[in-house]
Amino acid sequence: MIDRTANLLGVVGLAVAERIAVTAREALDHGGETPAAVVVIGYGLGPSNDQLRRILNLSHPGTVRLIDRLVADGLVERRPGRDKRAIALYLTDAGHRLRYALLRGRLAAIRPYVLALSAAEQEMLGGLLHKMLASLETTDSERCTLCRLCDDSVCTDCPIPAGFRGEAALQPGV
Amino acid sequence: MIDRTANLLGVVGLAVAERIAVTAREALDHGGETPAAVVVIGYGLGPSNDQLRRILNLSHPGTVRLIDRLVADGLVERRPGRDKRAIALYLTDAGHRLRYALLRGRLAAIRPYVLALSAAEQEMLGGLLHKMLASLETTDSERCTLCRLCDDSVCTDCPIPAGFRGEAALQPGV
DNA sequence: ATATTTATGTGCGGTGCGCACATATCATGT
DNA sequence: ACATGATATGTGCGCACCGCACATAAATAT
Repeated sequence: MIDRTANLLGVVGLAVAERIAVTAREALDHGGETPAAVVVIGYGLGPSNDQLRRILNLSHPGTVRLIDRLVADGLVERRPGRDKRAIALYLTDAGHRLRYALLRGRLAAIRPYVLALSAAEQEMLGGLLHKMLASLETTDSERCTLCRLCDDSVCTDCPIPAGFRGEAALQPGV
Repeated sequence: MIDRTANLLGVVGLAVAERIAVTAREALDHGGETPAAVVVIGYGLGPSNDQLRRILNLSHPGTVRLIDRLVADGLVERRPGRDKRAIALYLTDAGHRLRYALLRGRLAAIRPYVLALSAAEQEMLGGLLHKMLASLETTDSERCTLCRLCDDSVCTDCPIPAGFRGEAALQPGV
């Protein structure tokens, strides 16, 4: 019986993840972890290549090339970091607009599943999802990775607070 | 409030899909739709390249190369199909063993999330997932795609019966 | 001052996939 | 029967995303 539920969760998980990826492709002509990079950089804290690498769970050369793509598209800027060796990544204005579209598209992709339920059922589902996430033993690094596509403007009472988004992320505009 | 729940569903969906993919990699040294191909072919109905292509949602050359990989690994056999132009795909014994490992690994990857809930909550979650899947307007083809990694030995009362284990899905023109 | 660690960037290759094209077979209309 | 189009598989080619090994620069420790 547990496995019947697990199987259903696998189907929904696969469906949701695919819809998110497909929707992201419509706004940004890159796949893989590229959309997640836009979301994470968009918090405005100027992450370094290495910090971004850990959140996206990529190799560091992979992250360098990913940033190259975003810079070539005029979405991201490499600025001097706190060290002379480190860089600090920031979105351009176009990057911020794209990030907005990505987050909106993601929610729009998921929303139909939630809307299949009544208001009371939605409440139940939210509670169950919250409990599942909160119950998992995760490091802070793993939480950052899980939340790398989250829309923090709708994430109240986050079950897995990761702390990779500071107060600066809450400020509108650039 | 809806979007808070949608956001949480996005996190869990991403996490589940990633865990499934990672676990599949441990059993089969190929990614993408390759594990799904093993599961689908393993139903033993001898799907053609084209039928498999529709279920996996790939281009047909992509499917040809995918099958090439599986044949090279000794997991799949190309046998003559009902036409002289069509082929029929079957798992070898090694393929069936691998398929079993894939399905077991998938459930093991998802189970921790379900086990975070009490028995009553698990029941509720199963009901909600069932309703979400059943409420979606999907074509039979889309159902086949959604269920391409399912373990049908634990899937009772399937919310999106696709019939791709039977002859229905193998009819052309679906 | 030298060695080690940290951080970024490059050369190179591999995997998974799609597009355009080629080939073989079946189905159909005249 | 025969030309035409549809169906089904396979090939040549290239691209996107990524990892490994290596190179370089800067901060830190000994």
